Amino acid sequence: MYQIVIYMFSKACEYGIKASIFIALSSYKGVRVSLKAIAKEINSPEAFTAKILQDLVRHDVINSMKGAYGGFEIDKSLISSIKLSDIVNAIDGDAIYSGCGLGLDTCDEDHPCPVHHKFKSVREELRFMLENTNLEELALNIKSGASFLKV
Amino acid sequence: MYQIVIYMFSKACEYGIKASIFIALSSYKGVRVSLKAIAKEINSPEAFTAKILQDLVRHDVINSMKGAYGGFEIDKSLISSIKLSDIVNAIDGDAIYSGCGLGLDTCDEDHPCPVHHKFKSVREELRFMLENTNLEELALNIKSGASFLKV
DNA sequence: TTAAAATAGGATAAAATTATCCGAATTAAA
DNA sequence: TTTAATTCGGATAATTTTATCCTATTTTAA
Repeated sequence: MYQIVIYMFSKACEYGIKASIFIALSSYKGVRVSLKAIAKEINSPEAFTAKILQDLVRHDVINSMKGAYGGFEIDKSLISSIKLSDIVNAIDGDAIYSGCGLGLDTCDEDHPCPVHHKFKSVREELRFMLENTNLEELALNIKSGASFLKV
Repeated sequence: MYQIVIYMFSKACEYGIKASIFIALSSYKGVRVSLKAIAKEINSPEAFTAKILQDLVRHDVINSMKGAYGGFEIDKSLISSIKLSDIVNAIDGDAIYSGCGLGLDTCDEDHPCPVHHKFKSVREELRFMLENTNLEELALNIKSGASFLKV
């Protein structure tokens, strides 16, 4: 017995997405949030979350400010242009959509693995979703109570 | 930098699917295949593959025969009724479709995580695919040269 | 009956991912 | 200028997944 099969994201990505949403929400209100507040809100381990936030900062998805009254924020005007795929890319690199379902090095239309075509629509649906979902809508759904960051 | 994000399956599942296809192919020809032959064909580590095959045997997806001239096989008449989801279930357990995209314990229609609805179609497409793809078609595509088990 | 060929299964190791700790650097307020 | 609050970043630990090793057991053929 191993793990859950289709966990779309790594833990790192899960935390990164949730953190980004929370930072966006707070940025709308014009307040920076500390690592501590983020980890508490999204129920994630603080130090590990710090690493992920550093990744997001390096990739210009979010901004950070050191020192007292520091924390993380996102330029309000950019929130709607940050896509789920930007976050995922920043954390897990850009090999996102390239992987073969069965781990073959060479797997494409001309030399497909047994599930290549079967997975095609799933893969495309996923890609479309990641590239067409932005932080703003995710944040607004939290704000309106349509979705939740934690139990 | 962590791993590839959307790897649909664990390594264990990848090996399990590929092995099952190869065993099916061989079973059509009426010959049992040894662990060694399987691992060589699908380019997987032998001992690890053995563990996975044991799982598949325990879950009645494949049959094994100990001793000289032993090996693995699948009842010819059952090949078309073995679904991708059966293999995946045997190896990774039955928590397959339940997992929340963001790892929330509680995530459903009434209490959705931020990406719950976004993922809905992807998840459903995936489930449908796994439950409607059988070993026979995968094996036949290998046989006809329409797809490949290795590079 | 013996020998050789296989799978079964337990123990252990390696690698990757997730998580923690701690000191350095930075920043703002007092 | 000092202090407190923070992020940054390196080192390390824990956990999970993947991989290996070795012995026991089973089976067939000679």
